Amino acid sequence: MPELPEVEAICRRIAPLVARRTIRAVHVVRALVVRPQRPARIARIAEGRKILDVRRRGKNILIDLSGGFAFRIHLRMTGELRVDRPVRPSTRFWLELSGSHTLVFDDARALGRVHIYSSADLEKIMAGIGPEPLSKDFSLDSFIEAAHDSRQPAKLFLMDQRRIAGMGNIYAAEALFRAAINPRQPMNRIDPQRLMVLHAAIRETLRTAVKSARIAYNHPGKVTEAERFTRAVYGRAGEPCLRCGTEICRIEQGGRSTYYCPNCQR
DNA sequence: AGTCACCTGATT
DNA sequence: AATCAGGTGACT
Repeated sequence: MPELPEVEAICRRIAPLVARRTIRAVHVVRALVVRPQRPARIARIAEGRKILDVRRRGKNILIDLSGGFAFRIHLRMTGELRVDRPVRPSTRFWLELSGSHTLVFDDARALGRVHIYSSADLEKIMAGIGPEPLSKDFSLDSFIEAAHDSRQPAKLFLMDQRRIAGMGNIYAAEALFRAAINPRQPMNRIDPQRLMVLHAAIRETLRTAVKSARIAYNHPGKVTEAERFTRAVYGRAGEPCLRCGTEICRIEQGGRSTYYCPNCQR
C-alpha cells in the first residue's frame, strides 16, 4: 500500500539500518525490475560505494551513495523494502551490505522499479514532480493558481504526480471526503474558499496517515486499527458514511475505483 | 483528456 | 475462469 505515508515510513525505518554501510554486492534477481538499465552496469557502479542516506521524494525512495550516485526505487503497487535475508519467491533485487546486512526489494507483481543515476540526473528527474504536500513548497497560492488552470476532475488532479508529490488513490479519496468535494468536480470550478479547505485536508490526511503508517510498521498487529482510522471512504462502498449515514458510492475514474459519499461530497 | 499495458496473486 | 488491485507511462 505504498503512497506517500507508507513510503515515508519505509524510509524512516530502513535509513538507520543501512546508512554508513558499504555495498558489497548487487543482486538483480529479475532484470525486469531494472529495465531498461543493465544489471551488470548497476553492479559496476554501485559496488564498493557507501550508502549515505535514504530519502523520500513523492513515492520514490532515494538512496544516496558516495561518489555522486543514487538508487531510485519505486514500489508501484506491491513493492516492499526490508533489511533482512533474501529468501522469498518475490525477491527481485537485493544489496549485500557491510556488516552482513542485506537490503531486499520484494515485489509480487514485479511492477516496481530500481534504477541507478548520477545525483545530477536524479535531481533532474525529481524536479519534474510536484511539491511535497507536507513541506512549505506546497503553498496555498500556487495550489489555487494550478487549480484555476485545470479542468481535470478533482481526484485525478490530486493523483497527478506533477501537481502534488505522493498522493495516490486512497488518500486522494480521503482528502476529498474530508474537504466535502465531489471527486468528479473540475478543479477550476471549485471556489478559492473550498480550495483552501482542500489544501488543508490534503495535509491533514497525509499527516495522519504518516503517523498510522509508522505505527503499523513498528507494531504489525495494529495495522488494521490504524487503517480503519485513516480510511473514511476508501473501500467502503455500500457502507454508511461516517458523517451522514448515506451509502458510500464506488465509481470509476481514469480506469480505477473512486469512493465517495454522494450526500456529503456534492 | 482518456484508455490501456505492464505483472502476478488474491478473491469471487 | 474471470475479475480485481493502492501506480505509472505510453499510447490514441
